[in-house]
Amino acid sequence: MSRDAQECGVNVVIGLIGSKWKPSILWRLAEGDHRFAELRRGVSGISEKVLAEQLRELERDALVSRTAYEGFPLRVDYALTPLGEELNDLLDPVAQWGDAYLADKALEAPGG
Amino acid sequence: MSRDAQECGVNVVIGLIGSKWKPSILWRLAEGDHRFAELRRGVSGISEKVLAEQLRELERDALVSRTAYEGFPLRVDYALTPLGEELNDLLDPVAQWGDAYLADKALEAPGG
DNA sequence: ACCAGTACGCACAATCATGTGGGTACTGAC
DNA sequence: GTCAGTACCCACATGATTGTGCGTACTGGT
Repeated sequence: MSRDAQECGVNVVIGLIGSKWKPSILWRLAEGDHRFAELRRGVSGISEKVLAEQLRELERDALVSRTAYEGFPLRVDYALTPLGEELNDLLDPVAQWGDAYLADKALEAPGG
Repeated sequence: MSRDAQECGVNVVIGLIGSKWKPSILWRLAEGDHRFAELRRGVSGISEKVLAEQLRELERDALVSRTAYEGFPLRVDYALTPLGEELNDLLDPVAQWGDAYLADKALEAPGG
């Protein structure tokens, strides 16, 4: 069981962010959107239910932190934790590779 | 549509390897297992159907190459393409981070 | 009172990913 | 002929992930 492929860290990271919306949410957070509604608008066609769920999972996984202000019109701030920032940082080259991969594919299959 | 979070490369990569078995298959391939049966034994409790499917998807995505030998007892070789090697390489630090993350969690929740 | 906005939750449905249990075509050992 | 092994595919079932629609508690504007 020592270092079976199943145990490789990539699986861990995929378990953390390998969902349809999490990478997007993480990027948004990194770019400055912090309120629930901002995220909702920024991310896409994500529904409130799913956004709330993903946020909660991210929180449980210590990738983002939630701060609720007792203030007036309900206000909650989400932010990347140091861990989340680390991961986001780490994923940067991966994102670039993915981008390049896509560009490469576009050349091969110019069906548009 | 320019650089929406949805378009970020991480999503591309997750689309490529964000499944239960692909990271493991990729690792196996990188470590020297190349035959179908080797992969089957090396990866885990993966079923032949799923392994064949994943391999086919990996092939379609140009991450692995398939070579069938007309020879005797059916023989097929799978190998990482340069693209696949690149990705594998790129994922190495991610795997390390995932590993560290896991270790960290183990400290926080010593429930075993 | 009524409309709008914020940050969610809950029930239910559809979709996608995986798993199970078969089967195929071929060859070698016994 | 029968068992074993290689490299798969197919039909079906389950389970996890996502989506849809509706509801809540609270406040501001008119």
